[in-house]
Amino acid sequence: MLINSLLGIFVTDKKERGKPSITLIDVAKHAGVSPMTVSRVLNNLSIVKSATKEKVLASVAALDYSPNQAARSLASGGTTQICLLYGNPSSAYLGELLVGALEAVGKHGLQLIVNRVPSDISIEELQKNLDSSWDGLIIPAPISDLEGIRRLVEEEGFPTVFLECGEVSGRAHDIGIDDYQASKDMTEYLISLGHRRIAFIQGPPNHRTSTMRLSGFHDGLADADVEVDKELIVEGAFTYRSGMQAGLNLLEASNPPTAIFAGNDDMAAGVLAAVSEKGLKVPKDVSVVGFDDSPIATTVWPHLTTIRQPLAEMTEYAVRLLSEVIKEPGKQMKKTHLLEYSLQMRDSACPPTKT
Amino acid sequence: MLINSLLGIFVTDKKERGKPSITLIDVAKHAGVSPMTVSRVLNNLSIVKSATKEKVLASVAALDYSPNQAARSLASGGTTQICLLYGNPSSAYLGELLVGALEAVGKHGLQLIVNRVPSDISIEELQKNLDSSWDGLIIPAPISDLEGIRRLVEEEGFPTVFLECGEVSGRAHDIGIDDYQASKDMTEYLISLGHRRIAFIQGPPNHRTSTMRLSGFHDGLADADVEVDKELIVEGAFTYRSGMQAGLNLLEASNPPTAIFAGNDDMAAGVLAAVSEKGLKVPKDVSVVGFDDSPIATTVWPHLTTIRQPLAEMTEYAVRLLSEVIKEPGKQMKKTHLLEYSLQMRDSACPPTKT
DNA sequence: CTGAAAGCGCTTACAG
DNA sequence: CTGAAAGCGCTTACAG
Repeated sequence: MLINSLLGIFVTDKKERGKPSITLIDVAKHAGVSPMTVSRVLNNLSIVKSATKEKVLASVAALDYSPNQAARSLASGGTTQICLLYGNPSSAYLGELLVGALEAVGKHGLQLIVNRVPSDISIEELQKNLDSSWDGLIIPAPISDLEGIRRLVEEEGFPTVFLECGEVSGRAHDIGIDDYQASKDMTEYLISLGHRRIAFIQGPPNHRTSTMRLSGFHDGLADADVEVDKELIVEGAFTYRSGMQAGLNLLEASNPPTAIFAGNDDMAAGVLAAVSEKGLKVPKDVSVVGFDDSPIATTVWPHLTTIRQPLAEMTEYAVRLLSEVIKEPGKQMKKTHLLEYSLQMRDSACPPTKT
Repeated sequence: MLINSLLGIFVTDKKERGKPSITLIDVAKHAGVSPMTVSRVLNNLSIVKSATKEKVLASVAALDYSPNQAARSLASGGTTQICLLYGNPSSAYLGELLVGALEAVGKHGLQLIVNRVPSDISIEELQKNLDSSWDGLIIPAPISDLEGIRRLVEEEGFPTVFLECGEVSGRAHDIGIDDYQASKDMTEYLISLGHRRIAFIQGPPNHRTSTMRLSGFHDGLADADVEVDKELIVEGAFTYRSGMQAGLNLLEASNPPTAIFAGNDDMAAGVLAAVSEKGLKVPKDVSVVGFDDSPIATTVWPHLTTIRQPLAEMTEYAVRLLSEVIKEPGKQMKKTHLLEYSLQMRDSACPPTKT
């Protein structure tokens, strides 16, 4: 099943509703140039002499001008469309992803199409759903982890931004956080709390984020000279249920961990359930931390200590990038873009009580 | 803290990208009238003779014409703005709410502003945040339950649609589902499974949905001649933690229930935690059902049997309604609009095993 | 590198 | 009830 929605966007500054808003012509007069020149500056066409450009930019700032997207789109005879290919069945992220994308899409006068596909869609199936009228693609995890997806967009020739997957390829861009470092930070945090027996629940190994997070955990331990016990590294599926099962196994071990680091929040929430099933308390008996800061992190009790990713910023950035790439296909740009994450300390982790 | 984002929208049919798209003028020619007349028909101005109107509509259909929103907005000198006042800190709904609103807003050539406010904001504070340039308001729960909110929008003169609160007032509209009937359906479902000792965890009594759902539960029991045990009706706060606490209390009673109906999914998820803490299993030892079909319902294990609300449809409907009200302020319209809900049967409920 | 002209597809305001 | 004219604020394509 395929859910498709076409979301078009444009934003006009309505602060001065009623009052005649300032136009490109006003700016041109103010700067002493023709409207055409202003237009060129605004569209970043590099042919403008830099002195002229500065003059125009100054006038834009002085008059607090913002272009009318409706006029822009009318005149240019169409709008560029960007498709967000979304496929995570636990649709917790969608809201944040959308907010960022919409904001940017509005600012740049583009249209956004939101296309939901099954997370396990085949490449052939996906290919059928690609519309040649799209001017760009934004592909978040887990679709971005699909085998062959990179080749597909490359072959079809779509300017593309992948989200959260940290791998550069072809002409596509990647935006994400440093999963490795974030995971390492979390591990160091747990160690700083006094934990030494720390378990890690990995996500599916075919997800880049999974393996990055595991490496970060591993190196965080190693760097602090804490022994890496292979028994304490188990595999989950990024789902609540798999986290619960993994937590149960971990807790039943002869020498259970004092802290459990789950590769995502859904699994961490599952671990919470496992802990309580064992008649134990979080964080008193065992600390539990996650990754993502998804809505579930602040729904469950206790609230999860986790890593927050700036999802809205990512899509916002993705749209901006795409907009530039579409305008000037030849332009040289950075391929990988790392955004800042943050460690959210909440109530699911504390120093170990039993030694 | 206030998060404000301006989302503007417009949609153009891009199927025929490249090919010159059909315009209002094409339609006018086809129908043998002036462009102006077509414009009037499209904008539903009632002054057009109905014979002419039909002719035009036929041409619109024949040519598969859809108006260019950019041109429309340019010509009319602005766009009407609708603000979605969102305040639920457990922002699980936002995604779905947005999708519906955006789709409709695009179709009607409006702008959407998404404004997040604290759920416990005071009316004075809220009033400060109302922008007179907005042409309409959409207010979902829990903001719609705020004391005095109805009076405020009435005084300020905003065309307003309230979501999920089932109360008609002033000139505002209400869109929602029949919480009472849905809750009654769920209760009857539990009874049909064989349950007789059914507990209910109510939400905060100042929320209309809370009390409606409680009434539905009550009457569902009464209609089936099942005794209503007051001990089994407890109050929660619509949060996971309150559901967990209520579940614990219920389970520790001398004569515990065989099924627990929580007033929303967050609380139902909390009950799941309580059940496992008691060393019991869902649904074998006790059935647990929720309400809302929020993302958490299909995250936790077992997945929750719950009531699904068509959130996207609600906002879509709300935008359509607002658009009409704004265009023709005097128009008579239904005040309350009930949409269809559905009972999602999943894995958290089954017939009782112990008698 | 910069500008003057024409036009994007609609709606407003004014006539009839 | 219907139409002819002008214009919304930009950009395209063509000159210089």
